[in-house]
Amino acid sequence: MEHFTELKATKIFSFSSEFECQAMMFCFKTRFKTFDKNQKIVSQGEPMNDVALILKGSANVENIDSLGNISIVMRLKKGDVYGVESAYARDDVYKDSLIATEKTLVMFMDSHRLITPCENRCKRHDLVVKNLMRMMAESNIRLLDKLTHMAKKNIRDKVLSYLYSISQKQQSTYFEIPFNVTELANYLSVDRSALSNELSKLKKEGLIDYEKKQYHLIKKDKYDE
Amino acid sequence: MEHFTELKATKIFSFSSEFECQAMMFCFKTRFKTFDKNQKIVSQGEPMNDVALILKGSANVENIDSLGNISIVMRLKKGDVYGVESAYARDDVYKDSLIATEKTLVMFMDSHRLITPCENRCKRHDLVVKNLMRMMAESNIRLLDKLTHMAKKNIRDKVLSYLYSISQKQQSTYFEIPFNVTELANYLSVDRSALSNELSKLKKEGLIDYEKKQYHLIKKDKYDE
DNA sequence: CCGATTTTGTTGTGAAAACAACACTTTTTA
DNA sequence: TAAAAAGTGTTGTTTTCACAACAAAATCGG
Repeated sequence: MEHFTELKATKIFSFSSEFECQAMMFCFKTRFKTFDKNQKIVSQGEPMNDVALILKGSANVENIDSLGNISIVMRLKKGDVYGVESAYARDDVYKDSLIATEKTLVMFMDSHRLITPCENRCKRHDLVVKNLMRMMAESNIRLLDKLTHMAKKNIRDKVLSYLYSISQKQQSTYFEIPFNVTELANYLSVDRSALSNELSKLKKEGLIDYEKKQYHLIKKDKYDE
Repeated sequence: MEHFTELKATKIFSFSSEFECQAMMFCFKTRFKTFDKNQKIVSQGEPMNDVALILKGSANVENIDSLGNISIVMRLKKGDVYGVESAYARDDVYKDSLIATEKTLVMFMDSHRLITPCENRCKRHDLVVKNLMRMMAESNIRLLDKLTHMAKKNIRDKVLSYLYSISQKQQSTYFEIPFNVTELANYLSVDRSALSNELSKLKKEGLIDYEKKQYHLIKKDKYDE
């Protein structure tokens, strides 16, 4: 079966045998597609019919407002899904664009089929729903986390709060972040040059060290617990 | 049965008969409690054992960071729940405090019982899970919505984005918001006096009108679609 | 109903961030 | 592998915001 290895590696389908996967793929009317870096996987404002599951690579969830400001909502990695909450809320269009940040393999699933109790009763559909639930819970937590960074009143606290949370997640003061400086600025909704400036200062002051996407939190200061 | 009317009015239990409710209440080890205005319903950092369901009244989800800054994460109304995503993520402590904003009746449900498939197989447990799922999807969307407001680079755009989204939701340019100015400032993470000032300007310029919590969007300008 | 507390609008000041411009470096790609 | 494109660090200028202070208005609680 096509891409079974990747599918098996995701949280959603981890439990499934190849046979079960095949049944569900039929049930969810899945399609596969590979995208190059910077290609649009889904487009903000277009009719929403599918939920996207990242099988290989990664992608940014990006939102552009009416003034053209780009905001990176979050970064999706292998195994993450986009569009589940919209499917449940019965949105008719995509609220964001999904942009591949490298060569990325995506599986699309019919959103209606996914959230509707299966008449065929493909055996593990319930379990899929349960896994989706856990993923939605995690997404919720990620968003709450992001909100705590964005709630800080200056760039320094925003970025330190962000770095601190990554450090905690990775259980180390040495860690890699998924963004370059420009992207991080969009993620935190601050000016790129101002962020670059602040990072320089933090480095000069010996609070952090970094090189490309590799960071080291030296003094955690007030963010200690 | 105690509080059946209120329970029946919530999304989670809307389908249930009094008998079924009673069975589930046993299953979820529910407890009821009434809180006065400004009383803490759950406390940030304390052990998390229960999911809270608002049956009457309303409450703020508030987060205090290590520097003492208060941030209002969201406002919960009748029928809303707090803690589902934490329950699924198996958090051991509450990440926020829940503060009653008026006299509020809360039902607590054992979080472990809630997310664990029921051995007793109380008939509608699956349906409850499905409803929780929809609520989590909605919560997700609310958070995404809030992020778009917070992503704006100045107060004016933040508050206009917020007001515009409420207006859309209520399908009218006349609407009521759940926050007073001080609370709205905490919700949007901006200085209260700066927000008050900006609102005054917007009123002077004829873009909006307001009185207490009643607002009127006059010109939607660039936020039009 | 009245005194106490909280909320609000306003103003001024200093700090911080957005914006713009530019040279330099890194990465992409043809 | 060289040219083009994208990302980065730095600086100066302008705008915006946080902060502090205070009087007035509204709300609360006994």
